[in-house]
Amino acid sequence: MTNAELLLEKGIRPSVQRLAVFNYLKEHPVHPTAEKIYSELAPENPTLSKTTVYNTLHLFSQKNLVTILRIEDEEVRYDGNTSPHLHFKCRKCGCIIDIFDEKKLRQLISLAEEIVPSEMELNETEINFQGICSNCRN
Amino acid sequence: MTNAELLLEKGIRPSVQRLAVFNYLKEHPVHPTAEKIYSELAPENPTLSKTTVYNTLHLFSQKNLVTILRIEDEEVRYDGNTSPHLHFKCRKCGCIIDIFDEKKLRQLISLAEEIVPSEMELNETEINFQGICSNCRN
DNA sequence: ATGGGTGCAAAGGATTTGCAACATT
DNA sequence: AATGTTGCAAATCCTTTGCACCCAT
Repeated sequence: MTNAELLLEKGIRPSVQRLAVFNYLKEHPVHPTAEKIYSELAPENPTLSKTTVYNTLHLFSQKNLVTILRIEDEEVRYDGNTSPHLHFKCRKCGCIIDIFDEKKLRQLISLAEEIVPSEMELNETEINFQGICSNCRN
Repeated sequence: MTNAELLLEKGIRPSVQRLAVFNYLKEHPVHPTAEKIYSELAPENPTLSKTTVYNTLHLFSQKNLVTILRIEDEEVRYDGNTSPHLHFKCRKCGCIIDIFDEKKLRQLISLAEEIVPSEMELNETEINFQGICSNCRN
């Protein structure tokens, strides 16, 4: 399935701008900021504005095509990978690393859910790590 | 130990303004925003500025007297309770509820630590929940 | 022609900064 | 006196808004 078809399936008209943002997110799974997405795409897409980047990211986030990451102090980041995974932020170099480990992830989430009193309705669980990445430890 | 002594112990001079902010955080464990802290304290402390509130919160956060909560989309909140606990945000009323459960929390953290590859140094694990609180479910 | 989509420029809001005055040692 | 602390006002940065134009149906 092409990206355009994917957008259509979610009820989003695949305009040039939206596709550009979507492709960028898929091809650059580094959790970019809105600013980063704009500045990278702008040269090749002179017909792109920052407003549209924001509009598009909001739209994608509503349709669960993008996850909003608030792991940073300063900036909001967008993650185009919506499969379940966790994030580790390096305090030294600032990079954000994805952690995939389905089995443990499931355990972790189910344990997390036990901790929430049953009178509450739990919809979302967010887990973030911080520390020093392997690169920076050397 | 008085709050003033507590600050001194952390190497922070307990000025009137800093004590006011610190007391407020301790007496209002509702994870207020900087704005909230300022507007609540300003009437009684005419000698308090928003700048000082920000300065103070940054200082406290450096000294681990305060935790910064980024569970909200819009605003940053400050938590004066530094004992380990989790946060649950109600999507209806917007309240943020603390969850204390030492035993499960320890399990959760140790599992979380397993999931992070050992090449990385893990310093902090942050877990946030979102859903509907018991009040709002009725 | 109509409704959604876009982009500019301006507005908004939260936080930070520069700097002079003040307090404390 | 020297250093740390404060507060005003201005600056900054990120994001949103208003509105006119454009494109696709």
